[in-house]
Amino acid sequence: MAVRRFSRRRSERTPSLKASAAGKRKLILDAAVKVFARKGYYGCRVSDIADEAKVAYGLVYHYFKSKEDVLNSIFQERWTVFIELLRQLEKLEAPLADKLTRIAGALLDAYRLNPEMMEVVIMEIARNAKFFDKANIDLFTQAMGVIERMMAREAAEGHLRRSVPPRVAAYLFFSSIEALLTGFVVGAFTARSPGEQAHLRDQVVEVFLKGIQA
Amino acid sequence: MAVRRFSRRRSERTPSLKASAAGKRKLILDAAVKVFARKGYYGCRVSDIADEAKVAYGLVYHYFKSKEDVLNSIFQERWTVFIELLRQLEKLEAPLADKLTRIAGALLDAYRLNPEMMEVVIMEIARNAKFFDKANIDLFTQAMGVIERMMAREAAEGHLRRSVPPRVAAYLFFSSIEALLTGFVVGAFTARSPGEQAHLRDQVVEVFLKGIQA
Amino acid sequence: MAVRRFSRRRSERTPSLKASAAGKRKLILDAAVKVFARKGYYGCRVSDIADEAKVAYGLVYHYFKSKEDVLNSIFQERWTVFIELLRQLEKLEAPLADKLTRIAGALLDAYRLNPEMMEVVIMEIARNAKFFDKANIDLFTQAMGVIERMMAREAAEGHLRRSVPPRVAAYLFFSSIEALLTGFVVGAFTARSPGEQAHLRDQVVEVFLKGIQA
Amino acid sequence: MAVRRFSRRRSERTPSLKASAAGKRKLILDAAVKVFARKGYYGCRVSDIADEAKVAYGLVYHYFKSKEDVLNSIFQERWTVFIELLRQLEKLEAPLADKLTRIAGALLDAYRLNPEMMEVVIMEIARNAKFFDKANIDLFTQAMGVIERMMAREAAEGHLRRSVPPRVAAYLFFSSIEALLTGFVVGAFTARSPGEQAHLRDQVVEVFLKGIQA
DNA sequence: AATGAATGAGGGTTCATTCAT
DNA sequence: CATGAATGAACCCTCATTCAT
Repeated sequence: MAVRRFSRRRSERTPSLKASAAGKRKLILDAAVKVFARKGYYGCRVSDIADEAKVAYGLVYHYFKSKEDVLNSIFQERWTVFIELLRQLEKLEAPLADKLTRIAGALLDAYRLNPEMMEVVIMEIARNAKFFDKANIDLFTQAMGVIERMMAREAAEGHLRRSVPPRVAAYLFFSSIEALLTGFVVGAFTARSPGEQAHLRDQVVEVFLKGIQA
Repeated sequence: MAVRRFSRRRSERTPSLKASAAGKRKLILDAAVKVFARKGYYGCRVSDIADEAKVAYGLVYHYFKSKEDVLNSIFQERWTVFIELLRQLEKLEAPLADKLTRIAGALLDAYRLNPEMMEVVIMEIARNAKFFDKANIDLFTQAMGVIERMMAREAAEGHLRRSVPPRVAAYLFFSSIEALLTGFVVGAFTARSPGEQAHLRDQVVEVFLKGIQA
Repeated sequence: MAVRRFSRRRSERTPSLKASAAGKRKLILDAAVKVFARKGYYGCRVSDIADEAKVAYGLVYHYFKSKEDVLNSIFQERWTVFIELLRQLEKLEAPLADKLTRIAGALLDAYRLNPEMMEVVIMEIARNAKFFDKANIDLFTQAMGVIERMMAREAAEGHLRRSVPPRVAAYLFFSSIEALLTGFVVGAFTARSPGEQAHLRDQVVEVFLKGIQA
Repeated sequence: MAVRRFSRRRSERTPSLKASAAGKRKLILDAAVKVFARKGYYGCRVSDIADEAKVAYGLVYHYFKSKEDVLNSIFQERWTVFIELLRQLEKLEAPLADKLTRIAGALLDAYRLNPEMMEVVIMEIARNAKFFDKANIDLFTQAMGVIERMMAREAAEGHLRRSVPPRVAAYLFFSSIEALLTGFVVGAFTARSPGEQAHLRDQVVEVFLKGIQA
């Protein structure tokens, strides 16, 4: 119904269910994610994004300042969501194990649902950081900061080995999950079913926790 | 033929007094490392490399087929050295802890001596794997394979928790070290003195081992 | 038909209370004058004009066929007015000195009231003549023609030196005034008060007349 | 002979007498003059310049920073030459009439030899001044300054009417010549033979001098 | 009449690579 | 070996214009 209201005033150019109006922006972002994942940021042309989104070339520049702005927008919107999740988990009264399991689960779920997105958003930022907008590094640092506070709290309760600073713990945890994603990407291991994936998730969290616990 | 051409690269083309032949090639590679690290592979021009090496940019094309060939040469030479190290450690009769400590130590030393090199060589490969020469991925996979065999051997001796497959363990270990490097790069932590660095190295190895041990 | 369409531009399309119809058109033209003067014809975008006029840029295309049409409209409306003035002066029974003084005065007055307009309308035409609509050159030529006839009449009465053809005289006179405007634009001289301006005007006319008189 | 020395080392791509090495820069500038005059600065593409010069597209960017830089280079090199001429005339012990005749003659000669050049260099600067590099306005102002000093000297000797400030006189003189050029360009008058041209030159100088003399 | 989203050709610029010397 | 002039394809971005509402 909603669709009809939007799409039927006059004839549609293509009868596909294209999002109208403001939806175009999202259409472009989604297309960009696919294209960046497929060919890399530098390996694709802006026209690839437009083609994938089935919009005119120029429209990309209607919504974004530049190709880089498209990438930054993806980064920032995704990381903002992720940081929001972290902040909610931080508030929770629950064992660290549960929180970390949920963080890992969220990232792996996201990967299962949209692997390209995660390749672009997780695997590029930590490393290309230096070459991108400072805002991106800030978001990464913020996220690590929240995880660090979770670790610090656990440490304060005496559950962490004293030799492991919370910040190091945070980086190690995040990199563990990255390791899984890297493994998926290079085909070192797979997890087709949600069950397998949950298993892998639990392994990683367990290894990490055993590693840092007092 | 191909082999011959390859071996020429390493030996001198002319046994003249000058170190210029092989010397210039190394000059260019070293310059490339710096420039790639500073501006990224895509962010720099071939002439930037030549400028840094203080040679004419036409010369880059005497020693390398293309800009990408420069990058691949760096990757391959470094990873070949690293894999050689891994293979020697693999043969050693020593506790896993020692071996891993030496691996981590070697990588962190290399980072201290030439941070740009490691940023380029370690941090680019996992991520950009997909877009690079298959040969690079092979090297990465080989290296992981050696570490995996170390883990498998330890598992065979019953020292590893059964829930952690050797391959996952290998990736987790490598990613731990990467986490440190990432931390250095984004400035989350520093280790100016060799002492601090050794400390960090031991923490990471300890956390990892505690995490995976039975 | 064409005539009708043209005349509509001047009269109101709808005789409603609003001055919006014709008003908006003038709004856009005035804005265009400012913007052309500020950034040049090629240096501005249609949206700059619309922004200056505070209308949506689609509206520019209601009133004008194209960006060039906006420029041509300005040219033509202004030059038509100027030619009209020249024709009225031509009919007058008065000494050439008076006529030229009034021409120069009119142009300098116009400059004082709307310098941007004159920069666009006077200073662009001679130069860019070649690249513009032929209609614009025709107007320029017409205007020069009227002045030339004034000169010819004076010559016929024996007041002009014989060595100076009326057409050359016309061009020299017009260029004298242009010289003043150029001087204003580059800041070589100023004439803030109407008095100073009238003085400058008289100097120029005097120099010109002394130059051509028999 | 000189040609042979340069052009015959290996086979030429085209057997035309193309200037080699540093001559390419001049080749491009000369082509740019033609193209700018023919289609206007904004009306031509950089590739038009390259085509006209019969060089590869990219070579333009080997010698010039940008399209605008090409234009500025033309302006500056020509105006520098013109200013040099003015400075030499300034030093001369000769009646003003002679000096002005030589200035006008030089400009008209230049126009006859290379009309496109003069259209670009003389007719664009005075007006587009505002939109171009400040350096261009400076050159224009410098040139006017030299002429102004010539006028001032004449005034000091009591030969100029007191009502005409030297600076105004300088602008009027320059604009007189511009008027001739404009007339040529719009086809209002022609001067095919050097004789006709000299005649026109003398008329203009005479009119100007009679106009300003005491 | 008025809006501004959508279109897409056009063109400036970059830069990897080749080549003549 | 070494140089850097020369080449030209590739690609980002701009912006005049159209169109649906």
